[in-house]
Amino acid sequence: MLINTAYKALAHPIRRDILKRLRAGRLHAGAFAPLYDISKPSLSSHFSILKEAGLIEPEREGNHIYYRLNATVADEVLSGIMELLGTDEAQKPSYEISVNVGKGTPHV
Amino acid sequence: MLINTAYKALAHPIRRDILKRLRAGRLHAGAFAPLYDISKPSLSSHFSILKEAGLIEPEREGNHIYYRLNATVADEVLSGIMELLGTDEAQKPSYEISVNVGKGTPHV
DNA sequence: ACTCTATTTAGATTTATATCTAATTAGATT
DNA sequence: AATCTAATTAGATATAAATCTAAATAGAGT
Repeated sequence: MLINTAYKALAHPIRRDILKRLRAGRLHAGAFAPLYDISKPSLSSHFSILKEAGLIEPEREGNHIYYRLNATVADEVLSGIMELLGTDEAQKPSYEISVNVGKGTPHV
Repeated sequence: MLINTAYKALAHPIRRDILKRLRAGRLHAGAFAPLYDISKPSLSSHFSILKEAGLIEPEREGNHIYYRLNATVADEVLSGIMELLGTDEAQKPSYEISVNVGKGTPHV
């Protein structure tokens, strides 16, 4: 039931925000504390849920614990969701107008 | 907070299965009943949650209620998730090969 | 070894989800 | 208009999720 765990992990706005921020690079747990209006144990619980889903991974360094996004798992989940929701439209690039060509994080 | 509603709607395996089946075309509510081991009111509640998220829409016909996938909303949710989880890899559909030109819901 | 900081774990509580049975609504059929 | 079928709404209950404060762990610095 790992896949279900991942979907459930996405069901909370704080956890989604954490993932979003981690896309830019790893951050230590404490760095998130000032961002949300919840206690540290609650935040820790969110990390734990994301960890369990395999979406993030901890790296201890001194007495900080850094979290990084697990891109492999993130991609797997994304693929699953595309399979779920993707219409044919969405699966292929649109062709109308024509901007936004190119690589590199086109639209964050 | 509609977007959060959509994520929460995806957090249950039965609701994901419903969406998946509706991708192939509309189905009436009763058609789902034999598929899952829950009561009809429970199933109805799942429809209701998907409806509230805007992911499906009912169409009454006789005394059947057909549900169809709302492709527009599904695409929006999908885009949001791509923004959230997509690595650069996953996010652009191969600029090498072709394009991804286009406007159309660039990425909410 | 003591202490400080960062983070998690324990345990309790509140709030939200999922589920059920029973009752209701809406339309179709007789 | 009585009744049948399809689906929902009401109301109750069980399970799970989110949150808090307090206590514990892990490593660093003194």
